[in-house]
Amino acid sequence: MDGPYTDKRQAILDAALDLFCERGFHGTPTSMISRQAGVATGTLFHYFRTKETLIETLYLDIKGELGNALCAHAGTQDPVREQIRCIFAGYVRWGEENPRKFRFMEQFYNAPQISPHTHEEGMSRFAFIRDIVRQGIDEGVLKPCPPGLQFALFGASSSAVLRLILSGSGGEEADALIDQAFDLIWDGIAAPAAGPTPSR
Amino acid sequence: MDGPYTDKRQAILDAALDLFCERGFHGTPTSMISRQAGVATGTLFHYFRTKETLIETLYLDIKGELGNALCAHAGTQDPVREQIRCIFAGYVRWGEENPRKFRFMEQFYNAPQISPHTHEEGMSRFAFIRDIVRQGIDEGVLKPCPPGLQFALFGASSSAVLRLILSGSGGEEADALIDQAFDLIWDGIAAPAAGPTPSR
DNA sequence: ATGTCGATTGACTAATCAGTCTGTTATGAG
DNA sequence: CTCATAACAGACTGATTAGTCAATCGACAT
Repeated sequence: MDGPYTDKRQAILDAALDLFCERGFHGTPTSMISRQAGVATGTLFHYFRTKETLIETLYLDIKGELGNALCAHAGTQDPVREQIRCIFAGYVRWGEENPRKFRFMEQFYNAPQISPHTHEEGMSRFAFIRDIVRQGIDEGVLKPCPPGLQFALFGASSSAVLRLILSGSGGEEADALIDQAFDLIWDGIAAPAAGPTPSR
Repeated sequence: MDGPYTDKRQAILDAALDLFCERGFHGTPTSMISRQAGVATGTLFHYFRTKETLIETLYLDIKGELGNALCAHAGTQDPVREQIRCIFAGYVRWGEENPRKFRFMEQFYNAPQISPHTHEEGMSRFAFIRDIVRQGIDEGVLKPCPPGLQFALFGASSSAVLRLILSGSGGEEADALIDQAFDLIWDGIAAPAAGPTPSR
């Protein structure tokens, strides 16, 4: 009974994700999306009132999925360092498994097609990270800086590492890179005062 | 003899920068660009063979301008820490003075409209930063990690701070934030083992 | 059978856009 | 002044696009 897709709505979202990544929002006609999804033009507009609604839905879906993935891994009772490490590793792993979704997010993070309201709603899925940062500051394991600053730096650094892994070295060295990167994020790029690290 | 613009080419680039920031590449018709620039459609295509040429030129112009601004401030004989601090501060200052150019760069950094070749050419303006990182690793003041990783984290963190400053607090606290942020980038987000930093 | 109602279709349209074309003006050399 | 060349203008066009709409399908109830 099941065709390749019971759910045409999902087929449309999948096709849109692919095409938006490769061609951008305005570079992808709705006709192309519906053709790749294997449905008629009308069906697309049956599920999404406008093209903008489609992109907005896709954006929030993906942010939500990522938010859930990160939430799941952050054990609430672990020490802060371990929680943050889990979130970082979870983010990188999610990106490796969903490179298209990551590229979509990167591409539309700063795009004018995403309204500020949608943007804010997408960001709310990561509010729990801010709480962990706050907790870390209270406990004295994180520097007493504005949590927004720590959050922004942590997020940007994580994305940068993921971008690096996805673009470049596709080998087993990725795991080593993740460890190195987390140490950089956690300890900072300055070597310990004792001189060049003798470890390893 | 001089009109408001002796150079219509520059007027077109300025208008395109404005409009692309607010509406995106495909959301901005060439007719709109030429109208805002105060020239005719034909004039736009006289200076830029295609719309893509226009955006590519704009992208490389801006990256070049930023590259020069950063190069100028990095005294070649200062210690590495001071050089990196200058580059960071210079980047933030440039972004505060050219918010539209910064938003344009952010928006098109991950856009499929920028060909990989153009992207690479734009990035070449920042190769000198990689060299400084390498020097720092050799001297033992930076952790012995792949320079590409350090460079990526430094760049992403700097952009994140700039984004934070441009979006939010528009007061005098920006200077304090820059200092805090540089310490975070340099030292890392972990507090020193001796407990919460007592400095300041 | 009959009726209902959402899902689905794809031809169609009004609007828009990148780029062209033809001509006009400005500049400047000889 | 004359001629050549480049800058500039803006109406025009062929192609494309978002979104519509009237018709059909299929499942399920009465």
